[in-house]
Amino acid sequence: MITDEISRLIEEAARRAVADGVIPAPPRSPVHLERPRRREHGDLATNVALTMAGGGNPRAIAEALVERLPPSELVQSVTVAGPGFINVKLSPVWLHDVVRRAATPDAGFGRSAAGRGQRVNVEYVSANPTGPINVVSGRHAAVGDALAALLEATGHEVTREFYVNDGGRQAELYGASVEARYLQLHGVDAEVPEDGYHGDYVMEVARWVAERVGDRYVNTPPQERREAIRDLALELTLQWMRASLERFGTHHDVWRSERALHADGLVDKALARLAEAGLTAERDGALWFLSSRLGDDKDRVLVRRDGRPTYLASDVAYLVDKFGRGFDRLVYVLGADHHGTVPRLEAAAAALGHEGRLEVELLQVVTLKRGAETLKGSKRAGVVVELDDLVEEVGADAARYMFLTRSADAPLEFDIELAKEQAPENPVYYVQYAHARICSILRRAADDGVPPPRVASAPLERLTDPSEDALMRRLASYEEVVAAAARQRAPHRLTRFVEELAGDFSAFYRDCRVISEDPGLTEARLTLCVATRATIADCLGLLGVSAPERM
RNA sequence: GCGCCCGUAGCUCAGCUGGAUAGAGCGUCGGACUUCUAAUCCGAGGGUCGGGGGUUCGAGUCCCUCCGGGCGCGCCA
Repeated sequence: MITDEISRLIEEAARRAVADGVIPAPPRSPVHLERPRRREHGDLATNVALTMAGGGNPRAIAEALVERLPPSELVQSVTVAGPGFINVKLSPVWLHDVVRRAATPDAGFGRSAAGRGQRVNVEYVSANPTGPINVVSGRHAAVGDALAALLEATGHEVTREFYVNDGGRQAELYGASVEARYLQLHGVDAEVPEDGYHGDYVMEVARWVAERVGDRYVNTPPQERREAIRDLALELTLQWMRASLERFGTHHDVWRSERALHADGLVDKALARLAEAGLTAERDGALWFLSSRLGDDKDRVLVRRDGRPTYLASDVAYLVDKFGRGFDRLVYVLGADHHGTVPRLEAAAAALGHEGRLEVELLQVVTLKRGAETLKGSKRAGVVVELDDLVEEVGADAARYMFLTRSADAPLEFDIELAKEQAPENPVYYVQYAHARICSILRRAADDGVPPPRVASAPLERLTDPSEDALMRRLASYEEVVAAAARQRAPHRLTRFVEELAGDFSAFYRDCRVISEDPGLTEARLTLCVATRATIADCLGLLGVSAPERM
């Protein structure tokens, strides 16, 4: 990446300056570069001289560095500005090379190797299998997919994982709720538990169960009936969830069941590992995890007084499972309402000898607006907006894109009515339109018998219009944007980038006619079109949004 | 009460380890279709970055404090 190369040049200059006794010590490596807001400040700028100044004169240091900068064909000019910024203007040769790479399929444009050799598990959605996937999970799916894609784009080997909470109290309550509806269907007086599931879909599940098993369980012992119906209910619900996620474009590689963790003996193994580490204690008849010794604010129960393990016990077992599968890093995408559980998860990872290898990305709530009405997704309350409904109303592309426009820290306000109208305020259409428009130009060129551009040799030096320059420079920033978005776990950077790219393309389209009587200029502009199309498509691909060729 | 997150244009939000004159979209107002897609484009207006103090050559960004909002603080998940 260009920033890395310029950093190295400046570091070399600093080494020389140290050798010459001009500065006492080199700056922190790598030297940080940023893209100045203002065009006249060059392509890249660094404030190293200011950070190194101490009591000294930052401008003098900057000048000393610039004087010692090794020559490079990437750099056109370097200046010292303001209080001591070093501004770098990159050479056209470099810029044209970027455009050619962007226009070349399989050139790896936008890919980097920061994560090479790293195996990462990204767990996301992991909604309780007690009802249809709702809109909140939709945000998790969109963000999880994008994070996974970003990690892959930066060289990580990624496994996408879904944790099925089929072993806890909620699964039991759900089973009991379906059981009650099942009995009602057969004329038996039964009631859905007060704290059970009251949504209409529960009856639908019960009907499906009844179709499968008839009245076989009406007169069986309650224990047997409940377990059988619970298992069937979970089976159908998981099918629904899987189907909804697939429709949304989300595919998990691994669906791991909580009950399977127990069955595989991993819970016992986890408890043993914690005990070996001297981090468990019996107190009041329960078994505790002494997590407060590892940064949690209090200890936590692992096994209740009645002998049933807690949810945390499963969580620890799952950590044993995941680390046992060889992951270097575990990423959890969780709702912000789970932030209280983060310290205990981190404590558990540390207790298992994997301190610092677990990372939690917290997503703030989704607030749904349907017209004037504001509602929140809650499965238990029965007021739910299902992901399927949203996808049907606004489309998977628009829904995904909306979910990815905000940082994780920001609550997301999703106005269904507005999105449903497919009004132009939805930026996904803007971006997709730019892509379709480029495709249209390329089709037109082919129809007119214009030869396809020879990307490697097209005379890009002919691209001198300011909007051509701006578009090329935007393309050139893509690799840094992807790397930064991955590093910061911030997919919303991609939506911002691609909107800006689409905007730059529109300006180019406005100012420059692509297909003209000038074969060289036409070839250069077609190359720029190809590069832009490929980059929009690649970026949308990372976001899980389609790039249509016609609209 | 304690902990985490948030407070930036009328609205929804960006602002990368502190950098140079705080941005985008929408909305509002005014313009542009004999031209490769007008699902578009151009222009205008709009801000004490919640308040106050501090650190720094430099603060929307870091620290303290106050105000306002969200979430969490179970042998629930």
